[in-house]
Order: sequence, then structure tokens, then C-alpha cells
Amino acid sequence: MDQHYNPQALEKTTQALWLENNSFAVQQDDSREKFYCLAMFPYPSGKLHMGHVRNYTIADVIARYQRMLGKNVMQPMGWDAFGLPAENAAIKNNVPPAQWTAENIDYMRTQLRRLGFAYDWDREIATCDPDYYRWEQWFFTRLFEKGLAYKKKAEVNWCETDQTVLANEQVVDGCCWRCDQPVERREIDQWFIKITEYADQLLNDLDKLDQWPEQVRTMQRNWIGRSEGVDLDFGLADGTTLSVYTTRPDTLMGVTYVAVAPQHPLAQAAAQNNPALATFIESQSNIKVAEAEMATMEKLGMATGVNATHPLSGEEVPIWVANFVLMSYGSGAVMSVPGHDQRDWEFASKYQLPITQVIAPTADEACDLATEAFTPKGSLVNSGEFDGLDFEQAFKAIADRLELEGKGRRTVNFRLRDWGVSRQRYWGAPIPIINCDSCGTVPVPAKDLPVVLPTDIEFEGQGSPLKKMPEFYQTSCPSCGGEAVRETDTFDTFMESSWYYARYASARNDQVMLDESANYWAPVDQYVGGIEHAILHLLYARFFHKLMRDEGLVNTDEPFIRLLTQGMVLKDGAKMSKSKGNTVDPQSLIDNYGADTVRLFSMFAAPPEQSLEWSDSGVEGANRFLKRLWKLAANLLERGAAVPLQADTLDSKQKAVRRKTHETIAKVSDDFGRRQTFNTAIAAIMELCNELSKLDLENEQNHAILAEALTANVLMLSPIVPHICQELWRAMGKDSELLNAPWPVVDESALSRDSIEMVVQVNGKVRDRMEVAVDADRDTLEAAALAQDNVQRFLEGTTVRKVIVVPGKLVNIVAN
RNA sequence: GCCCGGGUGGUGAAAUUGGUAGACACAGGAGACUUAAAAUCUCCCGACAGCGAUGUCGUGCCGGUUCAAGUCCGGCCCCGGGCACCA
Repeated sequence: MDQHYNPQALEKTTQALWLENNSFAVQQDDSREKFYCLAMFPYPSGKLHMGHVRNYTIADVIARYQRMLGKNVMQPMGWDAFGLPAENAAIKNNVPPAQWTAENIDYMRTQLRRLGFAYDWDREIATCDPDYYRWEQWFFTRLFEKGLAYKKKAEVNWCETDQTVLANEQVVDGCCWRCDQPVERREIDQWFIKITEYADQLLNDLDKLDQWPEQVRTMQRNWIGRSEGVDLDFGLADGTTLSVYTTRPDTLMGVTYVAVAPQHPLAQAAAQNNPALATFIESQSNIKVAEAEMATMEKLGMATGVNATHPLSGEEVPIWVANFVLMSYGSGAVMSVPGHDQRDWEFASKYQLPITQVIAPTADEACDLATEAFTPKGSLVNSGEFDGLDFEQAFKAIADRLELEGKGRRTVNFRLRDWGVSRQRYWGAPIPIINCDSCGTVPVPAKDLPVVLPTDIEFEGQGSPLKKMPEFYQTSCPSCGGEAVRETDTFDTFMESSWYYARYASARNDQVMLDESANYWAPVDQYVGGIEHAILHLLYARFFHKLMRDEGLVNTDEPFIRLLTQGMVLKDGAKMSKSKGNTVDPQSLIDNYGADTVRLFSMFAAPPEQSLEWSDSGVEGANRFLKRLWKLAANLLERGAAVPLQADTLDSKQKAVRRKTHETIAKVSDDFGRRQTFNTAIAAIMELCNELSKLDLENEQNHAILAEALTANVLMLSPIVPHICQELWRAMGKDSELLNAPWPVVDESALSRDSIEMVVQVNGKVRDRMEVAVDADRDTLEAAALAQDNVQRFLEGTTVRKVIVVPGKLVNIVAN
């Protein structure tokens, strides 16, 4: 065996072997337990970055580990190929988005292969392929027919100069990123999918996801935002009512004004003969369509001059227009209780509106309405017959009263809004709808799908090219045959990424969206992806899975059983991303050190869920370890075969090394399977290797111990650094592919020990250590601890009050 | 602003259920080998005091619970992610 580790040559050989054996192609096999391992597919932005390497190495390690446990493992790969960057590149470089995307995919596929990921490439998909998106189009028409897809007006960021809709990312400081014009909000017709109809299920099923990080479940719970409250009606002069939703009906008697969104019909009507109000409303139209923007902007308002009648007291309260009230939430109007809501308090203070206390603290909480609102729950005051009631009692009494008088209703509300899927962009899947003057909105029939996106286009960046292509949008109505116009908007790219995991099961089926193999492979057993997808992508995919279930395409409730949310790869303290221009190209590292070193480093640098601040140093260390491993094996192998291991004849030093070997197997197995902390698994293996390199191989039993340990190390490292391990495996004379070798098992008898080191503390501080028999009883441990020299020193002049013995760990003597 | 995380040596981190803070590495220092360099190997490496044994302090800040707190509780500060059209 060559004494010199040569990764470039050996990785090439190993990858050729995998290719020749088609090692990663997988078939449905009902006799075997399946394991579906999936990493979030990449957007083909150009080149792989370190975030990709980290993401795909984590998933690959898990896939290879599960294969060694004997599972039938599928690990596919594909491309989230539609999106904004392709359009930006098209404008910048004058390359059609389809071509740019295809070139990127080709390059990145080569990089993924070079990293040795165990993908079944026969299942590769790209979402911009009509064979993929036709099924999404078909599915959308099914949703339309079920009434789950509908059209309504919604606001977008609009740039008047460029005559185009802007993504939030394209609005910089309230202005268009290209021409610097201030953006304005504009209402346009858009398609929505009724995710709110599934809000309860999406919320309740989170309880089933016990192998998801609690953090992600909490974020989704809060995002869905179920609340119980009351819809109540304020009276208006013309006899109609103004409806508002509140979760705090107990504060109803503290309402001193009502606030409506600038777009509210009532505000619009009031502005008709109030030029100042009209000007104010107009001035509020140039705020970016984003919640963070709304929440941080200066809160401004103006009185409408119109009053509303309080539903219980009958008092008149003024109606104000307030820029922070969202037309898209609830009814676009809120009741304001400045005494007990901080935002209302700030608004009331600014515009000198009355502030009334109706809740009194029950504990010793501070309450000074001159400085801030009192927001905790308490007992009612200044609320007439409701005085003295607590929150629960007041909620019930006031809701009952409102319902009795027909002025309100108990309501469950969700923060979650319906999913807007229309994009006024070119590079996306066309929405399969035809608008006919006589028949209205008509879905494209299945036989006419896919609606293919034209790829030979001129791309200038002013709106979507589809809107300038009569050959695309001029069509005939599938219903009446008359002239009709095709939808030119495309789908949100979250549509494609919401169901791709299921399509991998039958990626080449051109007859149906999903076939029965989806129920063999789905749900995904292990999903791996960035924490930045914790809400949107994962929620949409969960929703889509339920939609597909209700269409009879899958028979489970949830798409992803276990979720690992990989932390961000940061550079200079910020997320590594193409848009921030701080990416590190892993290619040079691969060229210098080989794929195994890059894989090892990215798994060793930090636990997978933590963010990882990138630095080039440390890669060298990973490479050094592989060289040492190689040398350890070479030294062993040049001595020929080991004699059989005779476990019961070993001396205590030899037993200790062998114990360490099996302790390491136990630890690494736990780290791979339960904890998924690959960094500590690697550290444990390094530690073992450090011990092993001290063994004197002149001794035959040492030779046997090393042979056993090295075999275990190669097996345990193989998911992380598969190339070098395969080569060592071959050199060790094993002819099978390492991929299919079983994971090593712990020899329990090797773990036994006679004595153990324990710590002795005095008043919680470590004062000594002692070697004691493993089966020593409490009294013996206590006596031994008290007898230690340094312990005696600290006990001088004190009285022992208590002795705490933690078996196997420490003895703590409490004295004073 | 709201929701969710994180903060431990010069650096990445470890400490899994409240029980020895800093495993394993990186960087650095000293030495061996070498004509020399690289590579490799050996040793040192939280701060302060001490020749040393050892002691005191130390896990973002302030306070609390406990025999014992990086870990639990209360209150802050800073950094990161998400906020529905980046993916």
C-alpha cells in the first residue's frame, strides 16, 4: 500500500467504481424497510457555495449511515430552477433565463458529483422542465375546481418608471433598486390558494411532528397564530355597522376611538369631501408591502370626522384613519383601547385622544397610564356592571351580552393569510387559466397541459415578456371556443418546492403526477435544510401534502417525519448568499485537498444546527487527520494479517485501548443516530486514533487490537469521508463495496472496567480525585473522599454537615 | 416592531438528564529530524499569583434558586434568522 495519501487519484477511482456499479440507483422493494433521505434542493445560482456543501454533506452522511443499518435508502437530487436571479442575470448578461439556468445546473451537477454524494441521479428533476410543472398546473386546476383557488385584489410594490412589480428584495429604502424611484402600493388581481381552510389541521398536526425541532414547531404555531376573540359591531350614522375583531373584549369599555386602514371604504368615503384627509391617505401609499416595514414606520393618523356608536355604552367615539391598520387583516378596522394596548396608547398620546383605565392590576404590577399602557390581564374597573370581573369572566359576560343583543360573535381568528401564488414575472410556471369574456375564468383542460413557457424570448426587464407575446396569450376558450386571453402571470416558486419531494418517487412517470410509489417512499424520513426555511417553505409543503392527500395522491398527513434544520454558513457575520456577495467557492478547496477533506471539515467545524462562521483555516487540520489515518492503516497493513484477538489474555493497558474502541463505537452510533452531532462523533474518532498511534505493533495482540479498531474507524468514518474509506477497505482486503457493509456493533464485554476515577469536592469545588472500585458502596466512597490529603486540608477547622455522593461521578462534602 | 435562535480561551467548539468548564481541532510557542525549508513527530497553550505543589477568578451583563448553575428562574445588553414577491 502506498504510504502517501493521494486524494485526487483515489477519489476519481472510487467515484468511477460507484458509477460503474450504479451504486446509488434504488428501486421500490416492499420486503425491505425504506429510508427516504432528502436535502432541500438548490436554486441553481451558478456555483455551489459552502452552505450547499454543508447541507448536502449532512444529508449524505445520514443517507450512507442508514444504508449501513440495512435500509433501502433513496437520496435524490434536483433543481429549484425558477426564480428571480435568472431574470436578473438575463438583464445583466443578455442571456435567456432558460439558458443561464441550464448552464448553471450542468456546472453544479458536476460539482455535486465531484463531492461524491450518493444520489440516485436517475430521479433528477428540474422544476423549469414542462414535464415537471405540467403536474403542478394540472393540480392547480383541480384546486380551482374544488374552490380552493380563487382570485382577489391584493397589493404589490409598483415602480411607475419601470412599469413593473417589484419583489420586497428589490425595494431598497422604499425605492426601486434599479431606477431609485419611490415605490407605491398598487392593487392588482391575483390568484390565492385557501391555506386558511387548512389552518386548524396545519396547527394541530404540529403535535405529531415530534422529530422536528421544537423551535420550528413554535415558529409555525406563532405564524399560524390562532386566537379566540370577538367580532363586534360599532354603529354608524347611516344605520350600517363597522365590524372589528378583538382578543380583549374585557377592555371594551375602555374604547376611546376606532381606527381604520387608509384603504378602508369608510376612509375613502370620508376623504371625498375632506381634501386634507385625501392628501393624507394618498401620502400613505408609498410604503413597501412588508410587515416589518409597517411595524417600524412612524405611526400616523388623521380623524375622519365621522363617529361610531359603542355597542354597549352607546357613546359616540371618533373614527380615525391610521397607517398601521392593515386592510388585509380582519376587517381593516380595529377598536382602540389606549389604556391597555401600547400601540393605541402611543397613538392616543400623539393625537391627544382620551385614555381611560378599565383594567386594574391584581398583582403588584406597575400601572401608570401617564407613562405607558397597562397591558396585562387584571380585573375590570370603570366598566359598569362588569366591574370586578377577571379576564375569563369578563370575556364570557361581554361576549354573551354582545351575542344576545346581536352586536357581536365569538370568533376564532388566524394570523395566517391565504397564499398568494401569482407573480407578474416571466421565469416561472404559467398559471393554467384562460379568461373568456363570455365564460369568465376557465381552467386549461388536462389534455392541453402543459402550458409551456416560451424560452426563446427577448428579456428587457420592464414587466414580463409574456405580456408582450400575443402568440402566448391569444388563445381560444376551452369552454365556448371563442377568442380568449391566457393568464400571463406565473406561479410563486414556492409552488414547485412544495411537492418535489413526492415527485422523486416517480420522476419519470409522464402519465400521472404521482403514482403508487409515492406511498412507498413518502413521507420523507429525514429532511435536511436551512433554518431560514423554517416557516414559509415547510408550511407550504405541509399544506400541499394535505392537498395531495385530499386529492387521493398520498395517504399520509405530513410530508417530513424527521427534520434537521441546518444552521447558516456565515461569512463576516452575515448569511452567505449570492445577493450579499460574500460566498466562498468550495471548488478551490476540493481542488487542493479533495472532496473528503471538504466534507470532513464542514462536518467537524460545528454541530449541524448551529450557524457556522466560515474561515479557511481548519481545512488544513481535516486534511492532516486523513493523512494520519492513511499512515496508521499503511503501518498496520505492511505487517500483514493480524493474529486472532484473544480478549481475555490482554493486559490492563491493552484492555483500556480495546474499551476505548468500543466506547467510541457506542458514542459515534449515538451521535449519528439520535443526536446527529457529527462534530462530536469525529472528535471521538480522532481521540481514538490518537490512542491507537501510540500502540507498539511489535506486540501481536496490539496488532490485533489495532486491526479491530481500524476496521471500526473506517466503517464509522465512511459516511463522512467515503472515498478514502473505500480505498482503505479495499487495501484491508475486503472485496465487497464498503457502502453495503454493516455498521459496527459494540462488544459489551469490552466495556467492563474494574475501577473508575471520581472527583471529590468540598463545598462544590474540586479538591481532589480518587481511583475507586466501580462497585464501591456509598460508605466506602464517603470514607475514601474524606481521607484525601487535599480534602483534609480544606476540612480543617470545619464541621462536615452533609456528604453528597453522585455514583460514578463525584462526592461533594458540605462543611462549614 | 413582532416571532424564533445564539453569546463559553487568541479561533471553531465540547460539556447529552443541574454534577470535574474548555474534550477534539485551528492558530501560536518550544524542541526533535533536516545542509536548509516544507512535511512529520514530541511537549506547552483561559486569566492572575507562585519555582512548584497549589490557590483565586472565569461561560454576554445584573439578580435569584440549589450541596452544586454554561445548563433552571426573573430582568437586561448584543448578534443572527424569519416577517408572507430572495430562495
